[in-house]
Amino acid sequence: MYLFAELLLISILSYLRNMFELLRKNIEKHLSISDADFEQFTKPFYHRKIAKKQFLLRAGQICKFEGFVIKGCLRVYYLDEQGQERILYFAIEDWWITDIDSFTNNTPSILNIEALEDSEVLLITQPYKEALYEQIPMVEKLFRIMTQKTHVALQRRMISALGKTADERYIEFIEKYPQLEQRLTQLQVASYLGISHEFLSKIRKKLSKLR
Amino acid sequence: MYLFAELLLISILSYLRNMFELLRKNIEKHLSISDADFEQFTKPFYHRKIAKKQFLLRAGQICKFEGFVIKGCLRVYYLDEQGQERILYFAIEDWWITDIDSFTNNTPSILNIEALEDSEVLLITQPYKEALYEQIPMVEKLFRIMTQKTHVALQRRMISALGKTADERYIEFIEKYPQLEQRLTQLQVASYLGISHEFLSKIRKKLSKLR
DNA sequence: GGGAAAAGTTGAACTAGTTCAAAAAAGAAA
DNA sequence: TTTCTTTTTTGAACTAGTTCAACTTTTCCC
Repeated sequence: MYLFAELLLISILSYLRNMFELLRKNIEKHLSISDADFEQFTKPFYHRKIAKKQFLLRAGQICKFEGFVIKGCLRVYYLDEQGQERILYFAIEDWWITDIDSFTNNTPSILNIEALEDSEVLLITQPYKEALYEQIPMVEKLFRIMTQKTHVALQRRMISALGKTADERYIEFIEKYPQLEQRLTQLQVASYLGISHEFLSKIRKKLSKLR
Repeated sequence: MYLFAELLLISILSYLRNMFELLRKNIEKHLSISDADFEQFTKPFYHRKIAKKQFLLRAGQICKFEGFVIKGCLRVYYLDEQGQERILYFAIEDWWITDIDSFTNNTPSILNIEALEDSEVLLITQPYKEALYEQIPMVEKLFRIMTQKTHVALQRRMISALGKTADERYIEFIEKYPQLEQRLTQLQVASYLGISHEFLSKIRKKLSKLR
């Protein structure tokens, strides 16, 4: 009985360790962090599970968190004038997720964040993030660099949205995120590419003939 | 004769002061800065004039600078696969300009930056900017906030590029940047909106009939 | 395992936006 | 002012992508 409890405890601890290990690796892609700083950094994060089809954020709410995905897959979308769902982006393990507009300006979001699979995230709220900026100077640099990189990625996507045809965008997408495409339906991919799912189906047919 | 030299000096000084006043106001939109910090902040910036049709950056070059426009108007564009010019954005007085992708990753840029009018900019290079991060801690915060805001703006544009028709995007553009539209040709506006200039002309005709 | 719901396919008719070409208008240069 | 270049307008033919509707296939869930 003791043995059982002990094993349970060990497995919980190793689970927590892995969770934060992923976060640490993510941070160290940008710059290195000391053990002490990292421990302080993780303190204000809390863990949350979101079942498939549940929402982490709904349009109209103020986005109170910035999140790091440790398991699963989520989509960030909004409704356009005709009430159509438009997917801005997806987030899987090792990605950050938030509505930066709503989060930083404290205004109601127009975005929805929904889990496409059973997912887990580490969340931090705005006041705690502000506190981190104060406590650990390098956090300021960390988020500056991260924001810059996100911005570069979005700029690249903007370039491809402006200048490329649907076929080209689809090919680019599957080459860039092969793991992601496996986990998504064509409806979702179409909505991300900004085309109808019927047309995506026709593109896929055309491409499969070419190979 | 002395009087003349003195007047000249005064006018040069006041010119420099105004130049930096614009920069200071721009910074203080995001957070406040002490006189001492501001003086140190401005030191590494150098002033450059770019005549109309001259380039501040050409595709293939590494973007060595981050710039603040104090006069004129520039466009940032790239050539798509068909060799068509696609304008990513414009920058007028009080705007920042760089290819953040090339600048931060030290890689050749795919973008061109060209002056559409005789223009003046304040430029800072990457090593000097790095030094500023070291010397003045708040600079880190400043650029984090600025990058966040640019990112929010780009995200909004992405949403509108994905979900709106050309008419809607055009209306949005002239409502958002009425000053800017005055200074641009329809060719340039069309290239920014991602449509042909002929089609823009037809949209304008349709809209003018409605009013 | 079976039934319902959601996802994917296909074709036909349509629409938003493009391309090409030619003419008119506006700007810039000299 | 005249000339040359660039911008803008217009129409006609075209194409990329949409919408609708019917059907098939897959997934979900009880």
